[in-house]
Amino acid sequence: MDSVKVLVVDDHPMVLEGMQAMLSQIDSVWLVGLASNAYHAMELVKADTPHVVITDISMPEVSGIELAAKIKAAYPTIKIIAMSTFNERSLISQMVQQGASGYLLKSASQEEIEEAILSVNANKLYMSLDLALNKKEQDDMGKAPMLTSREKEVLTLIAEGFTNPQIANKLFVSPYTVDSHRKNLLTKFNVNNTAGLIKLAARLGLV
Amino acid sequence: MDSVKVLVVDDHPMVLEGMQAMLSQIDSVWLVGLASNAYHAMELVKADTPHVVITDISMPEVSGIELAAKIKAAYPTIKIIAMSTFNERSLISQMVQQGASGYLLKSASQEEIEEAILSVNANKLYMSLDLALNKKEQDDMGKAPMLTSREKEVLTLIAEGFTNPQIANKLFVSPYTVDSHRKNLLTKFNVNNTAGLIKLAARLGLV
DNA sequence: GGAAAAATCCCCCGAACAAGGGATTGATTA
DNA sequence: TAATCAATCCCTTGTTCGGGGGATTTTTCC
Repeated sequence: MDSVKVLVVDDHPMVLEGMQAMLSQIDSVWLVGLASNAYHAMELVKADTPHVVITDISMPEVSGIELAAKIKAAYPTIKIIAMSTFNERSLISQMVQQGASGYLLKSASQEEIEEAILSVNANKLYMSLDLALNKKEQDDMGKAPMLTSREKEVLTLIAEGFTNPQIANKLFVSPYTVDSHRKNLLTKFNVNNTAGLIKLAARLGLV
Repeated sequence: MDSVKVLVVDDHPMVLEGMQAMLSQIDSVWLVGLASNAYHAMELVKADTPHVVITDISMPEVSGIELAAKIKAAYPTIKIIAMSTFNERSLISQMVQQGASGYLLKSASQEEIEEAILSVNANKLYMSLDLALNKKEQDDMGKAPMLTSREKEVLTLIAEGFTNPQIANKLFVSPYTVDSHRKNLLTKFNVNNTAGLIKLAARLGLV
């Protein structure tokens, strides 16, 4: 069987280096590229047509979740493995929703990584163990809505403690606009005031 | 000048591989060992007498903080660099207290890592940049205001998304009372609305 | 080019909040 | 015992927020 073409996406240089070192020791894997952000990743996907993309979930600007959605939309056959550290498990279900076939902890051993790659390439799901626990986090899952970039912007400013008029000033838009975004955020998070909004956003690592 | 003998401790194989790959590209650094836990680290410290130990802060069983204390107790001349991901900065001051001379984010580039190693080896302190900038967060730390039990109670209810009247109902007190507590919370946290309040509380782990 | 999504802007209304000022009671403790 | 602090309650004023309608214009993507 041919080797599996793999692309790795992570904003931490150390993780990229580590993955490179580990993947180079696996015969059945052919590392075709490393990307430090989603934009670069999309370019490499186009250029290298990998079979499997391993991507960090939380990255600045464009998250792994959004990246997964984009890749799946353009290349449905590419398999995606989400990677994250411990405390971000709440985002997994979203990744799965966006078409991810696997989930890896960054603490994974070489063997686990290999197994994950081969599994998803064979159209199977692969999920890191140690996921069973932590009920509260499980509950949060699926609750993380897809936010537009403007909504994220507004959300972080709200979290900073700015009022609608202040935010409007900063963004050079009408207070009405900010209010619209704010209302959309409340709707998307299914909460009915700022407190609930910020608490959920904080727990999901968005602020 | 002789090369600096470095030992790296981290429970994530990926990080160890990454550090190995990155350090091997730095001439002035001689990587004498990799340890995946504190016990193994102590053995290697004894065997290899490194000049600098780079250790993850959060590890199972024995944390980097405890490891730093042990190393400093037995070998006071060894320099220690703490390493962590973003959201664990609250632990830095503890590391420094235990004798750490440097702090690195896991997102550090090869250049930053090199600078950190050479700095601490020259008896200087090295702190990752993103930290200096983000002085605001530093301030947050350790300065979690003292809340009374009633205030904590009110705070969690606010975070749940309840309004003052609703909270008053739950606690069988007047809405005026709840409002007083709320105002005291705003004052103590030095913020001027609910959003800022919840964000800080969340960051401090209070909600 | 055309559909869909995102971003923008507008209005009304009532409820909730923020900021300022107070006052009283009871428990702790110096 | 005097002082302090926590917890309670009260009032006013102005601003902001939340919920409910809309509408228009850019982007984005097929």
